[in-house]
Amino acid sequence: MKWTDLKSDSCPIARSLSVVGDRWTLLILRDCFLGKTRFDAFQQNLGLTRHVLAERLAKLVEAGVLEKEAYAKGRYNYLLTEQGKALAPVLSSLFDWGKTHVGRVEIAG
Amino acid sequence: MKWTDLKSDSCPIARSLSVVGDRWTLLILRDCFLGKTRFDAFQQNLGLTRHVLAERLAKLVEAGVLEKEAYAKGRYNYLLTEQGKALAPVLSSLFDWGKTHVGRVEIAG
DNA sequence: TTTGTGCGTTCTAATATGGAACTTATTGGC
DNA sequence: GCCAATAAGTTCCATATTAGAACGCACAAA
Repeated sequence: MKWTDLKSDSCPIARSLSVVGDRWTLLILRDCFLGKTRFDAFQQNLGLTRHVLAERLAKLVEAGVLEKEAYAKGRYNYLLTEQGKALAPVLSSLFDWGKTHVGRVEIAG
Repeated sequence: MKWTDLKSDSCPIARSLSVVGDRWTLLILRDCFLGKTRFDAFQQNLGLTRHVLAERLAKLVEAGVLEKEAYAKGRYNYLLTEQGKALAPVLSSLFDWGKTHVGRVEIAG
């Protein structure tokens, strides 16, 4: 099976991951829950490449998790839809697990 | 920021994703919760490549999410540790979201 | 001795990501 | 109007990750 075939899987977990299981996607959504809405805000906060960010945002909009709202010509706020807000328990449980079970590894320096 | 630097991030969500945020990892863990324990069982059920499966299992064992139990020489059961079992709410919330919000896309044929 | 199972490793080709520069349009100062 | 800064991408190339298939080794049964 290819990763891209997950969206047709009978398991709801697999289908969820076909939407939010790519690298960076859940961290972008975390930032959305924290109130960030703009392309450059995501890019500066996460440090992922603009190329990947643009691709992820487009995919999330297409999936109905985020919506684009133009605040000026060619400038947008990315906002959580109801479907996006429903992901709160996923991020919450990841937060709890990380806090309890994954210690912070310091980088040398 | 690189993806591999997430493990040193101050955010628990980022640290969780440094362990379970790679492609296939959460699906392997789903299979663990469903009672699968062997290399070939994961490989046949998920259809990911053996190369990637071996790498993911090793990483999960190193992170303390799974443990290897030899049932014969060179043959192992991969079992959830307490830390691994604590991921149940993550999979549960992904299940709920997928069931409610992500319809199954049929592949042509 | 041959066949089959379990658990990987190795190889090559296709995809995805990292890093940086470039594009287009808007905004603000002078 | 002119110049610099900001916002939201796009494009290009080097590196890293995945997909697909074959190969290897140990053991067990026939």
